[in-house]
Amino acid sequence: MASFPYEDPNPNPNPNFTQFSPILDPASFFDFDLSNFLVGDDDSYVDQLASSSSEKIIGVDSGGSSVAVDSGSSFVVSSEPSPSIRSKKGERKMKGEMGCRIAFRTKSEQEIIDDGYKWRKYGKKSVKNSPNPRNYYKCSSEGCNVKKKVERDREDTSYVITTYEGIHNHESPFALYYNQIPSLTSTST
DNA sequence: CGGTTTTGACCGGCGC
DNA sequence: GCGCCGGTCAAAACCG
Repeated sequence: MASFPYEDPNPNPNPNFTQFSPILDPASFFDFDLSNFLVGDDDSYVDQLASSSSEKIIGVDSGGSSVAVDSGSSFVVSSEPSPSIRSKKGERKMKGEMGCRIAFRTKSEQEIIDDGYKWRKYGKKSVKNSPNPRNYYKCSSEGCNVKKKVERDREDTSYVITTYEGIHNHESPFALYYNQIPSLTSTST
C-alpha cells in the first residue's frame, strides 16, 4: 500500500520502514516509534503534531496524492519547499533545487538518527516555536545537496522531528550494503 | 592530515 | 525602513 508517498525516483533517506529494510540495523535506529509521522503541506506540521496526536491525519502532497495514516501517525510530504514563499504572482522565485520534503516525528532520546547517509552539520538555530535548537545537516556526498533538519518536539521532547529536503542523487552506502544481500536481492524480478 | 563540528556573523525575505 | 526570523556560511577548534 502506498500509505506513504514512497514514490520518489530515488530512495528516500528514510528507508527504515519495515517493508523496505528488514536488514537495516534495527538496534541502531529501528527502535523508534515509527508510528508517529507528520502530515501537512507546509511548516505547519509542527503545529499539527503539537495539537493532534490521536486523530487520523490526511496529508496531501503538492502532486495531489493524498496520504492517509493511522491514528497518531504524522507525515509531511511536499514537492515544494514552501507553498507560501512563492511570489504573490504565483510564480516560484525559488532557486529550484529541492524536489520534495519529508518530515516525520520519531520517539527517540537521540536526535541523531543515522539513516545510512553521511551528514555534515552546518548550522544550529533556535526556533521561536521551540525551546530547543534546530540542527541543520547536509549530505556530505558531492553533488548531493540533500538537506536535513532535526529538532525536538516542542511539546514532547521525547520526540524528534526530522525533516528531509531533496532527493539523494546517489544510493545510500547502507542501501548498497543491503543490496548485496542475496536474500534481499531475490526480491528483484 | 582530513574531515567534522561549533558558534557567531551574515543575508534575504516578510511583516509591520 | 527596521526588526524579526529562518537559513547558510565560514573560521577555528577538535577528533580519529
